[in-house]
Amino acid sequence: MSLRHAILVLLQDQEASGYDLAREFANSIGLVWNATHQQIYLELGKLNDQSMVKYRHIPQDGKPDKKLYRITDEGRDELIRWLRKPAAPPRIRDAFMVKIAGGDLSDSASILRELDDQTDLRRERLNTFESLASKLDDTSRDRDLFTYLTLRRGILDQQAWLHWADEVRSALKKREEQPVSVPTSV
Amino acid sequence: MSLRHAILVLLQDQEASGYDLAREFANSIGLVWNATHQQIYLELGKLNDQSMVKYRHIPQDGKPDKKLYRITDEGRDELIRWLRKPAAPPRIRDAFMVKIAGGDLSDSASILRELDDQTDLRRERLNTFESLASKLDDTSRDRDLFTYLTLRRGILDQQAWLHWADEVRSALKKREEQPVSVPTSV
DNA sequence: AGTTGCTGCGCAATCCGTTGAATAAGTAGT
DNA sequence: ACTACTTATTCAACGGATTGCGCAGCAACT
Repeated sequence: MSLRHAILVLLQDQEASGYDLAREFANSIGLVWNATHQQIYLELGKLNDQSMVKYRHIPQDGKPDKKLYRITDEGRDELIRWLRKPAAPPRIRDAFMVKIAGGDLSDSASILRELDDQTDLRRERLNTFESLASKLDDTSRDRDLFTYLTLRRGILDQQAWLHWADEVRSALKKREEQPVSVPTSV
Repeated sequence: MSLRHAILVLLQDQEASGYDLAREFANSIGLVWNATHQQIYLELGKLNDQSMVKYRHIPQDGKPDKKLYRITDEGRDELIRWLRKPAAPPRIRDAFMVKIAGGDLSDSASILRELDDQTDLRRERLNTFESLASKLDDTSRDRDLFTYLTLRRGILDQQAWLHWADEVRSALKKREEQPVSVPTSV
């Protein structure tokens, strides 16, 4: 139950609309916590009911109106309270890894195909994170230390994944070179 | 929706009770997909209704009776069908990382405390995975290739995390040595 | 004698999250 | 002209997941 807290963290820096937040969840924070726009709007509604955030209505022409949310003192208190409690263990839901674990039932070709797709995605992400991190020069790296550390986490994560993918590729290649009769299930 | 498939993957190798599966979810597969016993029992019930699995009732004395589940042909078909479809992108729910991202509101001491706790956990996991992986010698590494690759994923993941944790520690240390006045929120 | 912990299963309430859709107006491309 | 995309919010339905509880007996520790 800490989508709310992720939102509060984002609102700490700047006033934002649900739409803005959704975009940030798709990028930066998405590395750490992901959410769809429906979820975000719902949660913003609840946070508003509990006066953790408040908004001002911005009429726009050409574009639809929007609500700019900002965090309240109650919101900041709640966030600080939450930060003090030990974090809940991460829930892991990696369907691709389940497929790897059940790899005996697949053929190498389809595994490799999906591995390559994932590799492209990860490589792209790595580039994004690296260019964001390099934009934080040494001076701003002090101010935005935690942004930097979050990015570092993402970078190391992608690198580890890509390294693993190489291992998978060479293992599958080796297996095909010496095709020892593989039992259906072991 | 692939708790069911994770269960089917596990049942592919051996007959197991809900309790057995829960233990495996707490360890090996837990690295990749986690679930509580309630969820598992519920899903086993559904899988049974759809005749993806069947069970035999084992009366025991001293211990409670149990149900030993095994996968059916329908279950294996369903699993193979699922393996062919592209996997859903992993959902990430890492509360600890949200706390890091909001680190400006915490004090270094409490961050370090939690970082150390997590480090212990990760190190322990790394040891477990490494000893499991080394048990798979070269011959069985061919048979259990996908078990091995899953373990490698876990190992690389823990290593990357531990490396990141070191970066965090030295960054926080450096910050305290030169305590530039840190604004309340940036 | 009492507590804790392990084996083993299950239900109910509630909450979290996803899927799918609707509305509405502008802009950019084919 | 038509299609597709972007900005911006919201609702409804369903299914997945968590929390809390309950039963039951044995083993082991204090």
